[in-house]
Order: sequence, then structure tokens, then C-alpha cells
Amino acid sequence: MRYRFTARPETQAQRPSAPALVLAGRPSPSRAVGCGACRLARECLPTALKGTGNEMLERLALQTPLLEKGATLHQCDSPFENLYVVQVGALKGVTQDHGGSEHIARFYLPGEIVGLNAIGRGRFSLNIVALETSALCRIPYGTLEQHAGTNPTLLHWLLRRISAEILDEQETRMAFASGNAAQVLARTLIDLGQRFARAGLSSTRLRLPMTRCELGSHLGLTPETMSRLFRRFARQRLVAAVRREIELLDMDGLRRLATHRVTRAHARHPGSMPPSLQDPGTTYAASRA
Amino acid sequence: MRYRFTARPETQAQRPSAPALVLAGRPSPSRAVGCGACRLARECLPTALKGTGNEMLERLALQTPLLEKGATLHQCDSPFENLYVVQVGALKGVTQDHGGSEHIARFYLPGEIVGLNAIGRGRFSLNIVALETSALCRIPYGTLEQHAGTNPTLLHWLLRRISAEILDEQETRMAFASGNAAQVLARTLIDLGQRFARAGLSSTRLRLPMTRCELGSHLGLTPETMSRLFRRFARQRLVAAVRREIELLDMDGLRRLATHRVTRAHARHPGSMPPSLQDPGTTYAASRA
DNA sequence: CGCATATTTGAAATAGTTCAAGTTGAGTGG
DNA sequence: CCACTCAACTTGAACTATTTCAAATATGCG
Repeated sequence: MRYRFTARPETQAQRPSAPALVLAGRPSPSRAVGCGACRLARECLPTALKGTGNEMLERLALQTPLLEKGATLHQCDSPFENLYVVQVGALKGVTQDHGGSEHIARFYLPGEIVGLNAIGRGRFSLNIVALETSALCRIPYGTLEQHAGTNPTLLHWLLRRISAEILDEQETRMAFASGNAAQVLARTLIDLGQRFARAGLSSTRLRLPMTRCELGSHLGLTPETMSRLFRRFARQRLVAAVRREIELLDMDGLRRLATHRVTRAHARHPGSMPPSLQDPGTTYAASRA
Repeated sequence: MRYRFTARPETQAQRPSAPALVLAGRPSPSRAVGCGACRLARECLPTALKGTGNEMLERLALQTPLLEKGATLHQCDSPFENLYVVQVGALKGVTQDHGGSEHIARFYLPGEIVGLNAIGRGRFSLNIVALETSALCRIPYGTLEQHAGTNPTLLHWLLRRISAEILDEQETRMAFASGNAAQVLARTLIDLGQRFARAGLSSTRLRLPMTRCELGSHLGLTPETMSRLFRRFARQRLVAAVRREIELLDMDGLRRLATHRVTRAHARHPGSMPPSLQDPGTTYAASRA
């Protein structure tokens, strides 16, 4: 039993995106999300649309059929007519660089909105594919814009929401553009935690909806590097991971790693990395039975 | 005289962002932008705000004093009250990762809008600094949002404009996240050309408003790497560059370089790079006098 | 002219990729 | 329940792009 905890995979089939991390001897602390997809869907909609200040948005939202894992919500260049709010599950936005190679532009987690980047062009610019069986609700965009014209609160919410998306993209980019692979991964894990937290789930115990490979594709790293980094993080007790169930054990450590500058490319002043952040490289064996 | 063309720096003092590339024997082809900053400012405003479909936006826009090179338009976290449209010049948006290191999140070129990413938080999230003396116009955001509530055309334009910004950020991120340094730089040069073109300037003859260092900071590359890449591109006749004046000589070559996948991290199928894209490494001496 | 900032260059170090096998785990059909 | 299969993940060794370090050289500006 590696990394001193056991996986109980049978608990996950029924709960697409519940934080069903099952570390040995550590039952999920507070939030026991003991519900199926149906109940979660009902609960998540208000969460996802919270902050509108009125119920206009909820009234505009329409239920859509469940999207099966692997199913495509929209192809790249298909006309944009609706925004979608993820209620349960997760999706990926994939570009197809001509040549067959694919690159994951972003993930859509519960509470997040698919399509905000399509308003400008009037077409989707990514293939949107479900990473797991997902429940979405649909908001006809034409109607939304119309209502925004007569409802200042809704307008204000919409503009803020779209703008926030710009900031998110920008921050994601910053997270990728500086530092080494370990820093990028640390930042990404923290970010994923925060995004789950926004949806009311735990920020430190996550069930990743994507494979390591997909995460790597998003980060611009190879699967091999992802694997090595996860192992290293586990050695350093920053993260415990069994397949897609991960727990962020040492948030301070992760944050230090995420922010401390290492290379000159990203810092004018050559800083020294505290020894605590260096890979011990020796504790691995000790950490096993 | 390296790279077989001469620089005439004296032509640039009066024209902050005009494409004043002066390669020997190659006068700027069409668009002779023979005007000072003043006239450019008058000409650029309509260009920058073109597409609103009505004159509401132009009426909302207020002139602001010239921003001197190096001057800060807004600090990070200062309250957001206005959008700014760049008319002449260029700015950079800088994050300050605690620790003194700085990272350039994005550049703002003529016609582009500063502050779209601040609507959501109500505060700027970057230090906005002029790269060169710049003329901006100011659009009070509260007023804009108010007018958007009563003017569907303006509303539509605003939403599309903000959404387009998301897409831009996303595409920029994609450009950085995959491929090697040469590809990232090639993509960036093409992108800069397109952005200048949007402002009515040449897409192949540019006067970069930023230093190599700053470009490197934006791309997550060291100045040394930038220097080597520019030299290599010049050897390969992809680009001619004298300091900040650059000409994209071989757009097809650049595009091929930008899109052809090289590494497996960013492509499932191991592709072979055509010989034409490989660095000859031998023609450098020949290309000099 | 002379400083300060940018840029260039080379050599050594290193992080991450590539290649080539494994290993593990979930799903399937007997 | 078992083997079989496929995909995801892991591991190691070689390779290479990029960073780092250390100077040297331009360039712009007062």
C-alpha cells in the first residue's frame, strides 16, 4: 500500500465530481457530500449563479440532458447561441492545432461558465468535451443580453463575470509563463483547489476530473514529467495522490514553492531557494512501509 | 552595417508608434504615416473605437494628458474607474510577484483597451506603465455601463469587446504553453504584427515598443535566449531586426515554424520537422558583408 | 565623455523531453 | 473469479534546449 493510504474506487462511480477522497483513517472532514448527481445538480445551480442579486438569471437557465463522458458539447467554430453553467462534472476546452495534435486550453469545473470567450466571435473557438458525465444548464445568450439591457443588476453581474474571466485567463497564463515545472504544477493544484472551493467543495481534497496526461497537455508538460512531479510532491509530503484522488497536505509548502522565484528569467534578483523547498531526494524509501 | 540594412534612429523621435522601419533601399511600402503624435492621436481614436455602430462611445471618451515614457497609469490594486484606449504609444501591464521580481502580463498597443480585466474586481490587478510616451483617452466606466443599459448597440459592442479579450488572453496562453522558445517567439511576432495591423499599421514592419528583455519577461524567456533567437531568425532570413525595428521577412516561414509541432509534449504524433525549418547554422557568415 | 541600460556571446550546468520499457488498474467476457 | 485488454501511469537513461554565469560590447542620454 503505497503512500500509506488506500483507494476505494467503488465509491466514485455514482458521484461524478464529489470530493470522494478516501485516505485511510481520514474520513472527509466536514462537507459530507452524500448525494448523487441529481441532488448535486439541484444544489449547484444556485451556487453557480449566486451573486446575480436577483433571480433573473435563474429564470433564464434551462436544463439540458446529461452530457456523457467523452461527449462533445460544441465543436470549434460551431455557432455560439448559449452559455452553459457546469453544475456537476467537468469539461475540457481543446484546440486542434492543425496536424492532429491537441492542446487543452482550459478546464471547466462546477460553477464555471462555458462560452464566455465565444461572445466576441459569435462562434466557439474550442472543442468542448465532457471529462466525466456532466450536468449543465443552458442560458440562451440572446435572451440574456436582452434582459441585461433592461436589468442593470443583471448587466452589472454579466460584465463583472466576463471581466473576471479575463483576469482568470491572465493569471493562468502568468502561472504558466514563469518558473519551473514544479512551480507551475504547484500553482495549478492550488488554483484547482480554489476553483473547487468556489463551488462549495473542499479546496484541499480533490478528485481531479482530468488524467495526468490531460493536465500535462494543459500545462505544456509531458506525462512523464507530470508523473515525476507528483511522485516528488508525494515524497516531499506536499501532496498525497492516488490516481486522481489528491490531497494537498501542505498548503504553505505548496504556496512557497509556487511563489518563490528560482530562475533569473523570472526574477531580476537572483534569489536563493530555502533548503526546505529543495527536493530531499532521500526520504522516498523511508516513507514507504 | 550588419544584416545589410541601416538604422536611421533620428526619424523616430517624433513618431512614438509609427512603423518607422527604415531598411536600406526599402521605403515603407504603402501607408506612409507621415504625421506627428498629435495627428495620429486624432486619427487613431475613431480607429480604436470603430465598430461601436454609433457615436455614443466617441462621445463618452475624454482626452487625458500625455503619459510620459516610464510613467505609471495605475498601480496594482488602485480602484478601477476608467477604461483607457491607447491612441499612440504602448504600455505594459506588470505583476509584482512578491519578492521584487516582475513579470509582464501583457502589452497594450494602439487601439487596445486598458482595464477590461479590472471590471470584475473593481481594482486594477497590474501596474500599468507606459513603454513610450503615449496618448490615451479615458472612458468613465460607470457612465459607460449606464449608457450600455439604454443603448443595445453599445451594450452589444461592449460585451463582444470584453469577450474578445478573453479569447485573446486564451490564445496568448496557448501560444506560450506549447512548443519551444523559437515557436513561442515566432507566434508572438506574428501576433504583434496582427495587433499593429488592427490599428492600421503594417503587420510586417514593426517598431517594437518593448525591449528584448521585456519581451522575454512576457514570454518567460531570458534576455540571452531572446538575443540568440533573434540572431537565429535573422540567419534564417525569417526576420530582419535592428534594435527595435523589425521586419517579418518570411511570414510563411514564421507561420510554419509557429505551428509545426516539434515535441511530443504538445503533439501526440511524433512529427518530423521539414529541413527548411531547421537552423542551418552555417549561413550566418555568408549573410554578412 | 561617461554612466546606465540593453544586448551579445561563449561555456557549463540543468531541467525537461524523448525513447523505450515496464507496471498498474479498471473493464470485459468467459 | 479468472485471464485478457486497453489506457493511464511509472521508471530509467540518453539527449538537448534553455538557463545560468561571466564578461564583453553597444547604445542612449545628460
